[in-house]
Amino acid sequence: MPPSTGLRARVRAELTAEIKDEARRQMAVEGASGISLRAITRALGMASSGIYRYFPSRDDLLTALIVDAYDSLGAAAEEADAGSGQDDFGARWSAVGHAVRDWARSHPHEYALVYGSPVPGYRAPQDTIGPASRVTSVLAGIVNDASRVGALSESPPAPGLAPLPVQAAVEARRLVDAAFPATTEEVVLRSVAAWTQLFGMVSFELFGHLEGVITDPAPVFDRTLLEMGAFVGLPAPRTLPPEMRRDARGSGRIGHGGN
Amino acid sequence: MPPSTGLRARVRAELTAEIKDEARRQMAVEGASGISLRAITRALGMASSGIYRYFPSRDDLLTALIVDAYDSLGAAAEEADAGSGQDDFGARWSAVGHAVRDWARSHPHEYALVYGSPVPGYRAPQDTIGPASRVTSVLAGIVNDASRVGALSESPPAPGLAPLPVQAAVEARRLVDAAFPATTEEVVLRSVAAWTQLFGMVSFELFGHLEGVITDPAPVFDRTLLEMGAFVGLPAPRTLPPEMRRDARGSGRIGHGGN
DNA sequence: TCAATAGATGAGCACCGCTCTTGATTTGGA
DNA sequence: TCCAAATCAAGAGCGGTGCTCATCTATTGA
Repeated sequence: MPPSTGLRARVRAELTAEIKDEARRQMAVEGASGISLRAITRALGMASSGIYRYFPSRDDLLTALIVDAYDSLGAAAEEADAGSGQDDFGARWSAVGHAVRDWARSHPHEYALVYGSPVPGYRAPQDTIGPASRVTSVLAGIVNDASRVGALSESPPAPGLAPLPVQAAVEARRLVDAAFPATTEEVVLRSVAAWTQLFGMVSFELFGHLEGVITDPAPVFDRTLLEMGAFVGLPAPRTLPPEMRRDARGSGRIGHGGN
Repeated sequence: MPPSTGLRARVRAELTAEIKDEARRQMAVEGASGISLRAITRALGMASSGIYRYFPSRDDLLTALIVDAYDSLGAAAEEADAGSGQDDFGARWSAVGHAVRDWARSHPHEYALVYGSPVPGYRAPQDTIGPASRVTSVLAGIVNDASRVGALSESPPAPGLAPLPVQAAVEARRLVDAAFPATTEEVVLRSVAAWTQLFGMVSFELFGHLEGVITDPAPVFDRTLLEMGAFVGLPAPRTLPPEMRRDARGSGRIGHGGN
């Protein structure tokens, strides 16, 4: 006497997982557009029509993969954040930024699935917005925590810029209320800038737009993370990441380096 | 006696253009993945196999559309830049940024085709790198021009950050030599940050990642453009754009605005 | 004028997502 | 324990796709 939905439900969950795994395997080979339901059923030794009992359409499969990808990235970000000193806000920012980039580089097609162009006609089902917000929440949490304990350098007013115009202030206010209760409108707008910068740079790297522009994105990414953290008002990490520390004194400086 | 390649070449060029136009029409309806070679031939009243005499494969058609899109965006950026006061560098930066966003919003699928995930298996043919660099060159030109005439505020060293580590300096040096002869490594790295921020924010807006976060992206985008311009060291535009000017005195300020 | 070339055509191949019907299996309540 | 209801597997089939190929026609340039 198995539980109300017993053996059958379990094998169903297993097959569902196997289908997604096989889909991910295909995606790793030739991208999301290369996922073929028939090929999946072939690989799993089932009839081609059988898969529709688990995913009503190709788009539903993709949506499931998107949710999983968001969750995977969100988990990576949360882990990186938790692995840094709770009150070393610069380190937390850098760690999460690197976690995003690392995850993207090790799951390029899943990153593209989520942060690339919306694949089929249009996709943004309700199921995706929850998991999608995990990374964002981590990032926002860092800034908000820093602000709460007064570690956020009161953002130097942008030189020569007028105070916030109304519309921008309204938007910023909404965000302050929603996720940054301890901060100001100016800070929240800069956080949005840093957020979009982070993903913009990762996307450019993965999608090939840095080709011919930046040969080795790693050090540039690292430095930019720190600069954007400072831009938001976060303190520099207490112990700078290895690359920044070891070479800071310039033992191996090249060419007309430092002017 | 038509020129060595006469009438035949002309009608060929016309048909090629018609094919691309029809493809763009289909793309406008349901995205790049909705482009069907057979549907194109149907719309043009030709045999389905005929199209392969003009584009050897679907990917080649897409590549042609990518090149056109890059050119279209590049032209828009150049025009916006030329339409601003040659020596009002803040205004030029803002104008080009807005041109990029406006172009993206009025050509969403073409933007996705170019800045979204590489569509088929992988794409980055040689033909695309030339046109792709037009926007980038415009942006780089503004910063470099400003620096050349001394209008670039010597970038305040990021608070608490060590000097540039070697690897980053090497990358930056390459860029200085290639496109920013009048600037420093620090400036060039910040320019890369601003560049990726610009496209990151546009992509987030178009791809739906601002949904539920920012209701009206326009004022946020506008403000962020100015802040990122300042981040690079560009002066504020001499005459701020209308939204920033009219409300600058805060007649309609909301909530506990200005900390 | 005429061979070479380029273009247009339609049949056909292998694949796709998806639907429907049919038959077997499992389930949970009477 | 039995049995109706629900679930699942399987196969045939529909209309669509990108692409190839042999065939025929029109244009080209010497």
